[in-house]
Amino acid sequence: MATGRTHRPATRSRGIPEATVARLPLYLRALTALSERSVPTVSSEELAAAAGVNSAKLRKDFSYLGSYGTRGVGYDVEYLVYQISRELGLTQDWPVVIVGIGNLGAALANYGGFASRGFRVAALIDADPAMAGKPVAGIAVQHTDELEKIIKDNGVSIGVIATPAGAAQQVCDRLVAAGVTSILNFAPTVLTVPDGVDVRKVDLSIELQILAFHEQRKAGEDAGQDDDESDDARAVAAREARRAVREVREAAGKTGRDADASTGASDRKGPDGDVPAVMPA
Amino acid sequence: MATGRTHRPATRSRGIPEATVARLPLYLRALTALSERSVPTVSSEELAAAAGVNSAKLRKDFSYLGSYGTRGVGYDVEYLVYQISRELGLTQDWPVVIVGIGNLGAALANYGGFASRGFRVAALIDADPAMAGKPVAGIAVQHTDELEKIIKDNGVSIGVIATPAGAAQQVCDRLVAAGVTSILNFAPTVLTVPDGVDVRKVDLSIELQILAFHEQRKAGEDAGQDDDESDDARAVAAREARRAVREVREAAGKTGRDADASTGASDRKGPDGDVPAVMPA
DNA sequence: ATGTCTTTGTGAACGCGTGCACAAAGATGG
DNA sequence: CCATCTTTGTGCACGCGTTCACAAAGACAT
Ligand SMILES: NC(=O)c1ccc[n+]([C@@H]2O[C@H](COP(=O)([O-])OP(=O)(O)OC[C@H]3O[C@@H](n4cnc5c(N)ncnc54)[C@H](O)[C@@H]3O)[C@@H](O)[C@H]2O)c1
Ligand SMILES: NC(=O)c1ccc[n+]([C@@H]2O[C@H](COP(=O)([O-])OP(=O)(O)OC[C@H]3O[C@@H](n4cnc5c(N)ncnc54)[C@H](O)[C@@H]3O)[C@@H](O)[C@H]2O)c1
Repeated sequence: MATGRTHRPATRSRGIPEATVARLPLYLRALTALSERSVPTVSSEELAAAAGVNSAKLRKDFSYLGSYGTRGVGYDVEYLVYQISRELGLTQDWPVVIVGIGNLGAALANYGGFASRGFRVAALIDADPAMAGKPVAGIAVQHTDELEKIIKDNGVSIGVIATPAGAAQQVCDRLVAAGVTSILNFAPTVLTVPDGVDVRKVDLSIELQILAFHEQRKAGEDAGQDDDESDDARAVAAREARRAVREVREAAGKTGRDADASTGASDRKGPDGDVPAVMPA
Repeated sequence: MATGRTHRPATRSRGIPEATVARLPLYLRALTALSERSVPTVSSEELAAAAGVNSAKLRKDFSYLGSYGTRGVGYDVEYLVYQISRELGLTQDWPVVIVGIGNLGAALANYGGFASRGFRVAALIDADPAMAGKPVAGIAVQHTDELEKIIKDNGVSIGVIATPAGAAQQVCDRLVAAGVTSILNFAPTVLTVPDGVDVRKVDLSIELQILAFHEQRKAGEDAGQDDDESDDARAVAAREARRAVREVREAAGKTGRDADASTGASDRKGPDGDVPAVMPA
């Protein structure tokens, strides 16, 4: 559907930039806290501080929603809470299914932050027959066989995938085929979906690796790097090493490339997509 | 420390753009899968497809690391795995502590994806005395009192926060004071940290809200919006409504603003930072 | 009513990230 | 040794996002 040319324009919704949309929940959270304290109005400066962003950015973000502030005073907290909720679609209830009720899936099911924002856990689904019927967070787990029926009966449009990586694409395909158009993926795999379906991923492992990168950088600055050769010579040495590797391989008989590697995120099963990082001499 | 002027320049590491760093783990995952299948080389096109990115982007990303490819052939898988691992700092072991062993914390502790990438769970920490000593994922939970000692004894520089939102800032402060310089935060709060400390957050609720926004937009396109006034008139009506709200408040006696709202992410406790979205008529 | 003071809303400049398109590098075959 | 063909590495242009800075809006006091 849709004539989507490139990968996805994504941003051209109806004015509101994607970056702004991503911050609205942040503002909403801060505003909700103020609302609880019965604070009637906030300035962009105060709210920006509470949300951890720049005040000019916040004002510009709000300007996309309309003119909801009063110069010299600030923003009306209650009213802004309503407007943002409305813009995000939180004034309606979103039934959500969680697929894969293991460690993570169970934790998600037990998470209170779901319901409090207009998201309702409509069903918990798992492939393990032993899980079927078992209550998790007060809801009986249902078997994968019923996935399509559950989606349709409840009008579910948002699905959460918490299965092992090997099953994720397959689960995703079924969810989409059954009518789900938004997916939150916790499995460490790239999901392929048709146009019109949104996927967001949460990958703990990636976050940690990014932290590790910066951590290493910090450590490397304090002490001079005690690692390898220095900056520029490294590339040269690297190229040399690479050539050596190839020569060894050729000598071993494997001429040229062979395997095709297709496009695949692959459908190998295995427990997870995870393997220790290999490091040749 | 450091003369950090503005909030955080963040990006100016040593050439490698932040956006590239964020993708390296993605490439690494795809490469690891290829490595398992003993695929010797990949073209940028193939690898990009597997990682779900544009091939030009991938090539540019790799160009920041040096010239590791061979024209006409592609990239040596094993060698690239090593180089990326090295750049990300995964060739060394990173001891990690998880603070807050509840639903989520326990799931994280049980997650295999940690160890497989050079991250080692050094300790599990919880404030609940009843948890102390209990084994989770084969590791005995330790009490918060020992936090500082644990950090120092194990040389921990990365901490994961999975406590309720109300405790997060406090836990964060203790971690930082004890020497932690990278934090992965799962609690729905904005953490304030001194310069030189990196914070990354994972917020499930925010992800869902972003999905809901797009979901609503999709629904709104199919059917003409059956919601309120149309696009431009809305801002006007909004302003009107806002004024009405203020007049009511004034009539009620609360002249002008009162509460200060400080800068605070607040230190109220409460079970979570979560509250149902309020919506005035 | 008028002036002052606060705070919004936004024009404009800038920097980062993305993707196109192509020249150069190098492998492969004759 | 030369020609051809594949694929990298990157210059360049463009668009998005961020931030500054300020005029206008409006509250509040007198
Ligand atoms: N546990 C974590 O903290 C964590 C963190 C980040 C990412 N992840 C990822 O989340 C996913 C789940 O992690 P986990 O620790 O809960 O694993 P788990 O093994 O505890 O749970 C997986 C569950 O999925 C079910 N399942 C398997 N195939 C299925 C299918 N085709 N359809 C429906 N259900 C199926 C299994 O029966 C099991 O109950 C994994 O991909 C993991 O890499 C987990
Ligand atoms: N469960 C989820 O799927 C999920 C998803 C997204 C975000 N979160 C967030 O993650 C956090 C944890 O969620 P949860 O469901 O595991 O909650 P939980 O209540 O099950 O667990 C919280 C744990 O933290 C411990 N704790 C409380 N104060 C502490 C302190 N000062 N020091 C150390 N430990 C302390 C408690 O004893 C408890 O064991 C919350 O902030 C929640 O909003 C959870």
